[in-house]
Amino acid sequence: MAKDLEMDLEERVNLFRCAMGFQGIPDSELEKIAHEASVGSFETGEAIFFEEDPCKSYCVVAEGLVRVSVGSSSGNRMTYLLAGRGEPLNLVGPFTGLPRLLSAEAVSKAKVVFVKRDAFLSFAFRNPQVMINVISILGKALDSANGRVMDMMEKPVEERLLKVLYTLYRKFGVTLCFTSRELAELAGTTPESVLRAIGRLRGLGIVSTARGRLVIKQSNLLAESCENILWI
Amino acid sequence: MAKDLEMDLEERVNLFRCAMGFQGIPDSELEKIAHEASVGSFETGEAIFFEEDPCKSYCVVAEGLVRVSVGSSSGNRMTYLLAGRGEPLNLVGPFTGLPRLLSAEAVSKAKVVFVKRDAFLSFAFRNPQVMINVISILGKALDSANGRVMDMMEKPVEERLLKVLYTLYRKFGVTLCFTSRELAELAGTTPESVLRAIGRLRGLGIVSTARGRLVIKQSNLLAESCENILWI
DNA sequence: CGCCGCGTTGAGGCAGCTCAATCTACGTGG
DNA sequence: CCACGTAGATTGAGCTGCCTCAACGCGGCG
Repeated sequence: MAKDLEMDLEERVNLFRCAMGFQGIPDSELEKIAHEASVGSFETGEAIFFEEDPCKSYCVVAEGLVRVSVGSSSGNRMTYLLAGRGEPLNLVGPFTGLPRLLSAEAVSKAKVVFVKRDAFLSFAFRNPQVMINVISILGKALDSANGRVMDMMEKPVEERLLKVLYTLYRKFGVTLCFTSRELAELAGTTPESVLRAIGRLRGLGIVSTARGRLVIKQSNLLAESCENILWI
Repeated sequence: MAKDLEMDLEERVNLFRCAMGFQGIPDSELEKIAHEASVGSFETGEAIFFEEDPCKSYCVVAEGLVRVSVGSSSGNRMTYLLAGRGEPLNLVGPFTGLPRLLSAEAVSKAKVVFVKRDAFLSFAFRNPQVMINVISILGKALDSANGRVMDMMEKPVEERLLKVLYTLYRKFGVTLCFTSRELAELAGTTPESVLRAIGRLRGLGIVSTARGRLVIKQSNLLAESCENILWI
């Protein structure tokens, strides 16, 4: 990570203003916390934190895209969150200080804003609405995770992939820059199975593909096959 | 549900004192919230709340056992939580008021204590430590749910069942009163597959079974095969 | 230019789901 | 007290989705 000195106070306040979980907090408080924040720059593929790291800071993405994932002992990974501007990387850690089974890495060149744990905690105690917001976000994440377990049980790979594609479409638009491995880590399957399913979708004219890129041609067909979307 | 008038204030305070998420709250505050609480009695199998119900109250189990589960459109169910005395049924709902995809029913004769949402909310704002505790619990639940997704991906049924049995053993002791269907809803599989796996474990002398009951004979063998337990 | 990672497709194998038959424990009502 | 119905336990047989391994082409990057 490189220290980034370019982002001034004004920009940091702007970031916090639109940050997920900071709705309803007065500007004066946002300025206080922006004062305490520092900024880091990360290259594509660079790690932001590892599993088992004790949590020392609250982190929000300011620029770029960051993948937060759960790893297993056998080397498998599952993508838990794709965080863009304004999205926090770790909502629980700052409150407990304990490590989680999560790791984060930059998917593209990214800037991340850090607030030290004790500064964040006293900010949260001054503004309890933040904690309500965090609880509400965790609730959605929990529902999404439970939904994924259900889907693993009863939905075939192709349906899970459709849900992933629809979710990504809602977040990023029609052009999705992900490899089959990345999609597999989102859908809970293998890259080969993803490729086969995408092959069928391509045959039906629903998507078109190029190396490392996928374009949604008929988003309405995706929407029909998904009752609910993921929280990614 | 039958109104239960037997539980006096003193008992309710005792319940809150040992309730999960209420650590570190002064007795004076516990008494205030105990004042606002009401109690309901439920028969085995009776529903406590349904999916899609908007959340109107915070609920803690006082007696018996309550199953909280996620349902799917195709009729499948997954058990999310088995709540005993002192365990809350819905941590997010009281804060958001929104329905979740969860339903709760009594597994055995049960008593549940309810605190109306606005009373609980003002209690939480007076005692922010409660919100910290809730966030910490949600973090564990989220890690457990993510772990379950990973397990569905890479662990065979038998290993998932071992983890379920070990978790239940840690919570309830060596004698477990669950049917194969209930175990299947915990392990994310079918009753038949559970029975086949249990048959193997019985052959190895690890468990013994009777109708609706299972006894752990060699808990040490269970422990060895599980690196982490579930949050149920 | 050579290497590496990705995309693509084929073949093979197996875990576990589904369906089905049977047996047993238990509760209920006559 | 017994007949009966229901729900769980048990086991077998069959099928299939998808994971695994493998081969090959291609594009990008050092």
